[in-house]
Amino acid sequence: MLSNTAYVILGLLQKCPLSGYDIKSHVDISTSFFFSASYGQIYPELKRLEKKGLVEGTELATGRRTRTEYAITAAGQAAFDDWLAQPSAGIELRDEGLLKFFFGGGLDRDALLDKLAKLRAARAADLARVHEVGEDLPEIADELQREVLDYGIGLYEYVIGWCDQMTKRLAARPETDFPVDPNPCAKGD
Amino acid sequence: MLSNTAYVILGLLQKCPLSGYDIKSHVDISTSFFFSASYGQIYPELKRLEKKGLVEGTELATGRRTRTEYAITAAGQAAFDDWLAQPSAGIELRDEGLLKFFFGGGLDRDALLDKLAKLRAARAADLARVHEVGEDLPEIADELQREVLDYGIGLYEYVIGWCDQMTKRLAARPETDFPVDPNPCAKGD
DNA sequence: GGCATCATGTAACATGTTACATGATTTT
DNA sequence: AAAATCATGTAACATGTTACATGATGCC
Repeated sequence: MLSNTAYVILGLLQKCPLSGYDIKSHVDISTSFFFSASYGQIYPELKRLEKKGLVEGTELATGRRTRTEYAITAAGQAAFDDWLAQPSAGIELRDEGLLKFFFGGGLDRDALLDKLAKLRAARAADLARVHEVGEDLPEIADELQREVLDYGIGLYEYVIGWCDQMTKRLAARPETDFPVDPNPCAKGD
Repeated sequence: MLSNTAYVILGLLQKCPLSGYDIKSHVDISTSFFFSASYGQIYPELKRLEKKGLVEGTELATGRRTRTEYAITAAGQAAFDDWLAQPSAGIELRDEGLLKFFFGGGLDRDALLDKLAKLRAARAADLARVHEVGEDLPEIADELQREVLDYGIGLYEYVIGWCDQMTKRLAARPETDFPVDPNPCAKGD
């Protein structure tokens, strides 16, 4: 019944109470490579969860500033445990860079090499970010979470390796030798 | 200005005119692992693109049934080429199975092993689908598209390998030996 | 004083899924 | 004759992003 965002929130609150702001920070650093969320989702979702009795907010005043910390309730924990036991949906991947490469048949070799270089650089930046998370923030990760982080590292390394391989293959061929399908609209034989 | 869905449509139409139904089939088999689209997006988007003069629809009558084939226009090709030259957005990944694993700290070893087995099976099914596309439909793929398919194959193989590794590691340990963070809410040291 | 960060939220917009409705044609 | 596939579409809903608004606190 709840959105995935709701379950991520509940999942994070299992460890300790957090504010909406905290949740966003945690999502950005620890789950961002396989799940992201924006303030526009988090704050309204916290209100909804509170209305349903799955979390409980406490207003804390630090001087004049208010900070609302949400804690998971027993009902919330039960809802989370139930979700955890359900089968998972498939993965969803959206990769605009790969899409452009996929449709890049009309580009010349140099343009393709340029695309590959940018793709590689973007993934290398992603990889660096995951590494940073793993090194600078050991406290956020329990053992499983660290394994998931390693999954992310391996994933990006694979993608970067693919980019390098493709670059080599493309660079090795003569500049204008590019295949154009002679009869793209033929149906079958 | 256009949505990614619009560009995917234009990209597919570069080769030859297609109906909305055809476009959905093509997306399902050739780009589904890094970009998907539903009828609910495709049909309205075709109408919008036609209104903008980027595609042109022709009604064909096969007996009593009508089929509208859309062809890309010069303006459409220009818009597509322009998009191709722009820098790409980052990748977006959503993986519910991984999310559950990430938050699975409270589960016992057997439950985790079960999650892993299901995760692996799902990815193996995905991999099989990509293989099928590559073998059964050689005509859809130009050279670059085949490379992208290989990227997908490698990606799923990596994920499956990770599942196997995790499974071995988990299976090797005594059943109840699981770390519970003694003081999860501590800030810093 | 100025900048970064902490902190909370909303409204408009964009995107995308699902279920439903309808019916023809082709294959088994 | 039944089942699969071809074919088109919409409406309701769910999800998610972006830009904006507001202001406190802590650090250099």
